[in-house]
Amino acid sequence: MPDFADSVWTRPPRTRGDQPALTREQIVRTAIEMLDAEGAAGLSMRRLGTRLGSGATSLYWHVAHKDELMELAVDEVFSEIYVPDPADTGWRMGASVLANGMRAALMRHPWVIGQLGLRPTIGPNAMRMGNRMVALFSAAGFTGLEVSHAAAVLQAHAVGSATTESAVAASLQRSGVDPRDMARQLEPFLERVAGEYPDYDKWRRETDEVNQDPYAMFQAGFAFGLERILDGLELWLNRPAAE
Amino acid sequence: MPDFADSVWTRPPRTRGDQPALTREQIVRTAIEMLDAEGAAGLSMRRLGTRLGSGATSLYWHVAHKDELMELAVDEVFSEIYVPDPADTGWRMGASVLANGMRAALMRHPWVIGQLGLRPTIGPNAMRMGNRMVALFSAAGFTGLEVSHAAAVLQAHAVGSATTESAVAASLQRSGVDPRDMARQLEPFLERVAGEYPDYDKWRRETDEVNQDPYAMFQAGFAFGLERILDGLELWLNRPAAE
DNA sequence: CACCTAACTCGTACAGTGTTCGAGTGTCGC
DNA sequence: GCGACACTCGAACACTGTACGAGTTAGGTG
Repeated sequence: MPDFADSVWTRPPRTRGDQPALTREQIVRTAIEMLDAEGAAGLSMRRLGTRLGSGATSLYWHVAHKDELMELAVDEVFSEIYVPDPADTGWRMGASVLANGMRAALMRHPWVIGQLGLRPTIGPNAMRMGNRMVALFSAAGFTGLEVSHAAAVLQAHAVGSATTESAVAASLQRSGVDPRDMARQLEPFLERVAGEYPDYDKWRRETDEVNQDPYAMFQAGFAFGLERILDGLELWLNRPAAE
Repeated sequence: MPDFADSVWTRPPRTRGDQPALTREQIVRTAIEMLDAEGAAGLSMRRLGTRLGSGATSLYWHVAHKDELMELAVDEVFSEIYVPDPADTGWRMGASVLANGMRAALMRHPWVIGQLGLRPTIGPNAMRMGNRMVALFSAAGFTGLEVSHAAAVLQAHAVGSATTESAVAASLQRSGVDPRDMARQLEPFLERVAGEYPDYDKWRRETDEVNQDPYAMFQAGFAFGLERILDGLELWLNRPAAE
């Protein structure tokens, strides 16, 4: 029996008729709060329990394991991502809004990134998003598997970009360095190893001045890549029929 | 002091003149073997120690914490990624080889994906790769920040695609389902929720027959996206000077 | 030769983790 | 009143990363 069919999403949450003190929604909600505040390493069932004013093991009535709780939390984050209706904006604008929204959600909840590679995301909110993505890219003119390929390339851009950016963000936050000082702090290290990476060093010296705010740079890089991807998709849609 | 400057990469490995039983290289190598075989959750310092025929705490002489060991392991994987010389192949082919190689390395060592969001990868092999990427995209005609933006969009495509694919691969492996049976196993679940995701369901029925082998589908999706991205980058390089 | 110092190894211990189990409590329908 | 169900939770188990300090070796110096 594959874990697709027998997962959180099939089993209905156990609840009583009245309102019990602990609900699955409340557990997931506060878990997300803790994850946002302290990262994946900061969430333990015991700490979550005490924060909810209950014993740690009480949570296991509402959730099978911690993994399942993480799965629920990830899907909850997916509900924050808005996929425009193609009739409203046209596909290109819609895809752009989707990609930007996905990146923003991942940066608000960076712990999600580490979860994405562990299991497929087939929760209701992820499915809802998939459904709307199909509508968006079908309306754009993609057919068959190209629909999912087009959706996948945008999703990959958002996830991949957020991965790199959140790595830097986490490091900056841990070290308490002001982002605008990062380049300065990094300089001695780069200076020391410059000889071994000549092409990189040359490029670094040329772009040094404009390269000060890392977050602005990531934002610009994401936008640049997104436009190139959308250009490439558009080119494909308008390709000569001969092919 | 940011953790950029004071990290594994600055501190030289402590060794004696002769060949001690335990070396940093050996530790990292067997750690990677265990990670490949059992995933990130399967590696513990104690198990790694016994596998090396030594006490668990002996490892802490060669490595500061487990986090540092993971950092070393990730950088070791980066050494497997080949970045072509632009003089050999031209930039488009070079970029394609790079992206495919990166995806392949991540799929060989899926545990790396979960590490990428935690800290920036500034190990020697990652730096070496960055250096060669700068050379590649500079030769292509990109200038200034566009060099890193172009490199970033390809890296994001590889990382993002590998994330989705490794999620499915992990789930398949855990459940022991034959990949070619996945669609069949998933069917009842999708059938049940079909009503809630009409666009998705319609698309699924239309593409059903061709959609059998998930790995082939991911490969095709990756290749499709990569070509669109390269098209988009090429379009940008050839843009009219007016802009 | 003795002796010292540095390079390592490792057993013990501590605080914390996810999770199981079984005993408890309350509330609802009959 | 009573049985069944819906929950809560304390104790316990096996496991984790890692600090500490004592132990072992080997090389160099007197």
